[in-house]
Amino acid sequence: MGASKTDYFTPAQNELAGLLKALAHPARIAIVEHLLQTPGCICTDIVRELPLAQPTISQHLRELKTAGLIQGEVEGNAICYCLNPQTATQLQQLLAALFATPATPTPCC
Amino acid sequence: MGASKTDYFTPAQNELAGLLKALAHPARIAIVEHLLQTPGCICTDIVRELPLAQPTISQHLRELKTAGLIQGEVEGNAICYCLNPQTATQLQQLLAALFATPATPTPCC
DNA sequence: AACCTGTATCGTAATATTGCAATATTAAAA
DNA sequence: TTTTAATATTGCAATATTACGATACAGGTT
Repeated sequence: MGASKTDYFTPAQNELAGLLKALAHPARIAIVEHLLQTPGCICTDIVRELPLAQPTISQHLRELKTAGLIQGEVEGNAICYCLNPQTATQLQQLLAALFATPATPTPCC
Repeated sequence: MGASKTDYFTPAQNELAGLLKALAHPARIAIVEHLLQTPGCICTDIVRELPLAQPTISQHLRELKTAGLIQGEVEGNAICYCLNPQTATQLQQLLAALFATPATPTPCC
């Protein structure tokens, strides 16, 4: 196969997995870093910074956008992308909740 | 292609991406949840709980183990898997550091 | 209008992931 | 020692991801 059986899991599990997957690529992490470090966060900047072709970066930006991690505003003929802090916070909270599950009464290791 | 160009990114970016990827699947999230909720955390339990075949779960367990998110101890002829809290904490810290990048002087959106 | 610049989309090749049946391995139990 | 239970490995099919060239599109500029 290759298709994950999303039907078999809870919406919460799929939601967290989706957010994690959206960031689970070094290029997308680099993009988010660049977005946060740069005042005017425009795609061409990133194309110059990263060793990837423009279509590839556009594709990564779309994945981040689809996941809700970033948002873009049209600014002339360029586009201003920025982090969506709400989604970033939500990801951190979901992850914290996952790991914060009550400690096992009889821990084995 | 299909191979991410890991050489082009920093070790820190690749490390975070690797940890995120290890968790970026609903089955692996479900496994971690089950591991934390169950005192005696053994693979067969998980095979019974999840709608996936045993080899598939074994494979997911290996990915989590390779990423350092879980660790396994042989317990008779069964294996006791548990979360590695250090790696879990590290993941949360790396993610917090990513999003905590100094706010842009001139935020655009 | 014609042109340039920035970005998105399409098509496609290379590679990775997911899932499972079959089989191997390991260790306890009978 | 044969059997049984638990886990791992192998091999393979289906699907997804990553990357990029070519191309389209949108908004300024001349």
